[in-house]
Amino acid sequence: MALEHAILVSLLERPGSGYELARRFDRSIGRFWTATHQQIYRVLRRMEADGWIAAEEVAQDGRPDKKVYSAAGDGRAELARWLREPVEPETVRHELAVKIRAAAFDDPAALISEVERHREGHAALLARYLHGEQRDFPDLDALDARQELQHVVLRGGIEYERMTLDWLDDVLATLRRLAADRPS
Amino acid sequence: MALEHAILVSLLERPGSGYELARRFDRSIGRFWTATHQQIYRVLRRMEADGWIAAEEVAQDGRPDKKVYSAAGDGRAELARWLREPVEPETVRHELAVKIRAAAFDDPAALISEVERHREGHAALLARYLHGEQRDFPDLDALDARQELQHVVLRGGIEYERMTLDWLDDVLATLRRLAADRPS
DNA sequence: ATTGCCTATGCAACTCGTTGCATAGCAGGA
DNA sequence: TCCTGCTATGCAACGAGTTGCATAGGCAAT
Repeated sequence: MALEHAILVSLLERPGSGYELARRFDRSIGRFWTATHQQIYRVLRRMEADGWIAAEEVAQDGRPDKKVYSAAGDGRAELARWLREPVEPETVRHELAVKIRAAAFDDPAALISEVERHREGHAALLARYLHGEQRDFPDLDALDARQELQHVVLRGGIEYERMTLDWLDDVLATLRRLAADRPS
Repeated sequence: MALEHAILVSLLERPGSGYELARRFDRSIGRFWTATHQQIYRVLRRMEADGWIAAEEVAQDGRPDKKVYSAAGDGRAELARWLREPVEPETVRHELAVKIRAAAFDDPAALISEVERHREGHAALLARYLHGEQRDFPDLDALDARQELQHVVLRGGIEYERMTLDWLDDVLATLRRLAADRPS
């Protein structure tokens, strides 16, 4: 389980409340780890009880109080321990691949518009990555260690999206060819 | 939830028992959908109760009886309905990416050997894909619709592994550079 | 005025998914 | 002979993850 560790990394990069974390998981961190606010609040309470993180109540005017968490010594130690554990292979859940094979038992043409929509989502994500790269890493020759590591992860995301777009074009060409060969 | 649908596709491609399905999920289907035998047995019972699949008891000598399942009419109808639903964006759980960002708060060099091991796993998987492609699709100009669709999914797997290998080389180069810059 | 959205946290109930264990006969190697 | 491993299914318990709802004040637009 790495949700704890993803939260630890995020809090080390910058302390924040559960709500703020949930938004980070919707945005940047969500690229490689997803979580809902429910999961995050539950795990934060457990981590605080275990002494991995420390909480500070912060009053705000015009909005509810919030609890700002930051990583504690035990959290850092746990992160170092976890880093040295074997890396689990990625768990894959690729719904579209299942649907493509399912299309053999139905009408392949029925998938085309959904694949097109899916492709648009990936194209938009790639554009966001490239824009974020320009904004957050304007000078690639002057990065500190933390930025270097953030950037190599971002490069992975960019290459993943490029590969996916190429593959989706391949999928669309295949579906269109099959739809032309034997029209329903 | 697509486990039901992944099972339906697999049973349409070829009927089989729960045990056989579990092995398929360890091998080919596991490329884009994972499941343990426990999940599979539970879902099979539910699907049979819902009339999506039909079971036939088969006695075997020298080994326990098995229940061979095959997709029923309701299952086919459900699959067609599901095919027309919107495709969910892939859920990403990329532990290695979390660890790479975590390395900024510990020793980047500590990750190198694990990334190397991870890279070997991906290289082996790519080799298996390429070998399977040779075996199952010897003549790429003579594929029927089902094989065309299976092959386009396999092409996606191959491209994913190639991209991942390139990225892991990039990660290793970055980690080694950081380790050389500030030795622990 | 009312509607809807944002910040901020949380409970309750549920489904999904994993882990450990059990059964039970057969095959193959040390 | 004992140990390991394969086929084949399943129970029980737990942890992970989702969904729906609740609270509660403030802000902005209609």
